[in-house]
This record gives sequence, structure tokens and C-alpha cells, in this order.
Amino acid sequence: MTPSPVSDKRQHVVETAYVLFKRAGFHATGIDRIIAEADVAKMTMYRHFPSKDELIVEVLDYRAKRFDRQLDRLAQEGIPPEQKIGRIFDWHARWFRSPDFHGCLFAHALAEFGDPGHPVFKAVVRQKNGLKRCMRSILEEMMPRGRAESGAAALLMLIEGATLLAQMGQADAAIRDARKAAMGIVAASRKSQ
Amino acid sequence: MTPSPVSDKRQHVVETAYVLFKRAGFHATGIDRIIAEADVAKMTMYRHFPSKDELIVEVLDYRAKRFDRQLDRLAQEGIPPEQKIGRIFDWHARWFRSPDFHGCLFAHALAEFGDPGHPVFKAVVRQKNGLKRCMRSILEEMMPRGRAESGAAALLMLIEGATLLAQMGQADAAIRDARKAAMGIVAASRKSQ
DNA sequence: AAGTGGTGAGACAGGTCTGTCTCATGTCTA
DNA sequence: TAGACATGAGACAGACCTGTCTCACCACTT
Repeated sequence: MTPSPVSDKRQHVVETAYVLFKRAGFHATGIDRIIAEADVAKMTMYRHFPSKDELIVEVLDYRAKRFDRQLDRLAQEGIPPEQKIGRIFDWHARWFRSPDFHGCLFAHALAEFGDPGHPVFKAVVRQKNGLKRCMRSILEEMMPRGRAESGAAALLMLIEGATLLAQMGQADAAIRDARKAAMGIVAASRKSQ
Repeated sequence: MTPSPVSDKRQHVVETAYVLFKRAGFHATGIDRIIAEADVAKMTMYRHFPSKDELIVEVLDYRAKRFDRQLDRLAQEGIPPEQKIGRIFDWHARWFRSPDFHGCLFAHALAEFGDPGHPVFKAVVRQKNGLKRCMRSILEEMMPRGRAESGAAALLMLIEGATLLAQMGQADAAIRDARKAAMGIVAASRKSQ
């Protein structure tokens, strides 16, 4: 029996590559390492992905989809918007404390693939815009469009900065200060302009 | 005549490496590329730097020193603290608009060298802590120590996030929203807790 | 005039990189 | 039973990587 329509191995390679990329970076992680860790033949990998770059894009899109799903669950209907924002920060706090936290894979990808025309670069932009859009739609529940756009950008920047500080070993202080600043921004934007 | 006590070439290699690292990343930039661009023999490089990693640390420390000098000039005495913060954001706005802006080299270094024990990692932490310390000392002019520490962290996170967004092509909006959020944080922290 | 030290040029070693190719194997389907 | 197909194993090419080494050169000092 074919294990699954478009194969088991493909997804297994993606998940293995994800772990290795996260731990050691993209250029520093070789194809040989990936296929050894995934226990898969080289040709199996190259039959599913035309190149390493395409594999990287696949890994990023896969993680972005997972992240979006978790985000949707946090920001479900029937909860006041402040609480939704709070939950997003809670989620990040848990992430920062997880044993194999190594910073944001998308930010790392941007560092290694700085050419705006590169598919990896575009995948990163997609993910970050998605997160910003999510926060903007939350803020729009309590403030006009323009202010929600600025506020979402501010929240996104705080989160990205907190992720960086967390990677430098200041996770607890970072998430606490970012949350405080975020709540201040939301409260101020709600009241007036 | 010996050109300079510890040689001209050394600094020239550092500056050439800086440009290449900034443009293409650390792992993706080979030694051969650096010496070719610097027009220097390989042995000249290896006589000054024991390894590529040491060169990277040297490049980072060199840029950190330059950055600190510019920062000191911005935050000179006799200026109200709000204005000092404003100037730091102005400086970043100009940086984001500069033609060869490619994001923060230190953040990129963190992405490629995620091991906390690695010298490159430590060099990044030094630089970020320096920037945070600078902003904290500015905030301490107008608020107590504890609040200044949190506020400085928030400002640092906003700046790091803005730099990331700027690299994704949203420089103008990022710096505008980050500045607005920063001023709100400063004003709120000044008044009370 | 002899020596010293930084440098240039490039060969070289040993390893790793991505990506291609061949051939054998097993497994499901018609 | 026969064919189709994904896979395993690994050789292979060609490029690139870091780092070492030798030898010649040249400028300056003593």
C-alpha cells in the first residue's frame, strides 16, 4: 500500500530538515546531514525537492502553516481583543522557555537569504505579514483601521525584538517587558489618537 | 616605511570582510572571496587572524565600536532625554534608507552562530547589551532605575523589530510606528508606574 | 652591505558542498 | 504473473571550503 498519496518520506524529510536548520542554520546544514538524519536516500530527497533552496522554502511554509493554525486557535471568537493579544504573548513566553528554542527560523532565514528576489526571502515576508495581519484584525475590533495598522506593526516589532533577546538568554525579562509595552500601546491606541 | 604600527592590510581586510558579510552572510562568504576582494594574499590574512571565526568576531567588534561612537555623539550632554531617544530613531531612519542597508549584521550573526558558547554569539550579546545600556542611562535621567531598565528593553525590542521590518522593505512604516510606540512608552513611564 | 619582516602568488591537502547517475530491491496494482 | 513505481545505496563530478606551506620579493633598518 502506498503509505500516503504524496508519500510519507517527503514530510519526514521536511520535518527532519526543520530540526537541523533550526539548530545549525541553513548554509551550515548540508544535504548529506539531512538525508542521514532522516534516514533517506539522497535520490528520494531530490525526487521530492528540486533543490536545497526549494526544500528550505517548503520547510518555512510548513512551519508558517503550523504557526497560523496555533494562532487561529488562540484568537478564537468570543474573547475580548486584549485577551487575544495577551494569549499571543503567553504563547511566545512558552515558546521561549521550550528546551529547543533557538530563535525565529524566519528571522534566521532572512539573515542568510537577504536577496529580496529569492524565494526564501519571499517566504519569510509571507509569514511575517501573516502575523501582522492577524494582530491587525484583532486590533480592528477596538480601534479604527489606521490605528490598528500602526498598532499591529508595533506589536510585531516588540515580538520580533523579544524573540531576539530571548535567543540571547534574556527570555523572561524580554517577554515581561514586551508584554507591558504592548498593553500600554493597546490601551493608548484604544482611547484616542 | 612601515605603513602603520600593526599594518594597513589588517584593517583593510576587516573592512572588506564587513561589506561581504553584510551582503551575503557569514557562511556564504568564503575566505577566497574576501582575500580576492581585499586584494590581499591568503597568508597575509591568516597571519593577522588565526581563523575565519576570529575574523568575524573582529569585524563585529569593529562595527560595534563604530556604532557606539556614533551613539555617543547622538546622546551628548545638554539635551533632554526625549530628544536623545528621538535622535536614535532618526539615526536608524537614515540607516534604513541608506542604499546598502541589509539589516542588522549582529542579528544575522546570531542567526548563523546560535551556540551561546561561540565567540561570535558573545560578540553579538556584547553589542546588544551596549545599546540597551545606553538607552537605559538616557531613561534614568527621567525615571527610576527599575522602570528605566524595562523601558530600555522595550525600546531595544522596538528597534530590533523595526530593523527586521526595514529589511523586508517596510522601512518607512516601521520607523514611524516604532518611534510612535517608543514615545508613548517613554511618556507613560515618565508619568507613573 | 647584510639582515629583517611584511607581503604576494599560488600550490596543496583534506574535507564538504550540491546535484546527477546507475543499479538493485521491494511493494503495490492490473 | 508482469509491470509500474517509490526507494535504497552509493559512486561520481565539479566546485568550493578552510587552513598550511613554500618561495620569491621588496622596503626599510642597522
